[in-house]
Amino acid sequence: MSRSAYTTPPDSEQALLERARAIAGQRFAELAEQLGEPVPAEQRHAKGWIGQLLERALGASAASLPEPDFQQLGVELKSLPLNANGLPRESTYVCTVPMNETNQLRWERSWLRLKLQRVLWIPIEADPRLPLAQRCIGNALLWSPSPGQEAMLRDDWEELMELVCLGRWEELSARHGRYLQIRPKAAHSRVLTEAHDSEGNLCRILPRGFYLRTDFTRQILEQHYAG
DNA sequence: TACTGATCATTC
DNA sequence: GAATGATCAGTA
Repeated sequence: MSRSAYTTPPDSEQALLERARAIAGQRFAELAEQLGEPVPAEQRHAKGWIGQLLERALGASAASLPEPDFQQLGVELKSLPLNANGLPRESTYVCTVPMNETNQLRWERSWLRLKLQRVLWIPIEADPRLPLAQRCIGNALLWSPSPGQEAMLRDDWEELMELVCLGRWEELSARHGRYLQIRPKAAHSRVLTEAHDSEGNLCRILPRGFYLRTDFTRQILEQHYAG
């Protein structure tokens, strides 16, 4: 069955899962052709290509907005690149680290928690030895954090946000956090955003983002495909 | 070889 | 410039 991109978002989780099931097992050459797009020769110059292709293929609505990808459903779409052993190959970007947001002080209202309330994970074959066009799309899984997973994320988030709120930028590195980490999130290392330092003075620092470590996303896969 | 810090494309 | 989508690549 061949078709083009959806122009309307799915109206239920069930409909979204059916769309995801329809592209599972396809290679990128096939999906890209259906959507009338060339497959980039080099992923180095097309880092977000897979995510954006999947958004179009499934009818996501909020590209490049600070909203869930499927606004009506409150579902976030995440591709999950897997190495040759079927394990996550990269950490997963979640959202930016708030620099001046006073409504971000509590876990319950945090962007991170909101983003991860409901996620459609799409595993992607990402063995670097395979050309991009030949890599396969996996079976999607719709996930919400278990109480245990939410507690793990909350512990890390609170530890990290303490450093953020105290303006201790020099101490903050990707080494903090068991499952969640903070890393640069910018076009390049000269990009600066406004923040406050540990003495409360305005300063300019590299923008940061929250990332899920592969240990965490591996657990999601194990939990789902165990049974 | 895994991990951290740096980087790339696109849209608004 | 800042948000989205991420992966690259040097080095520990």
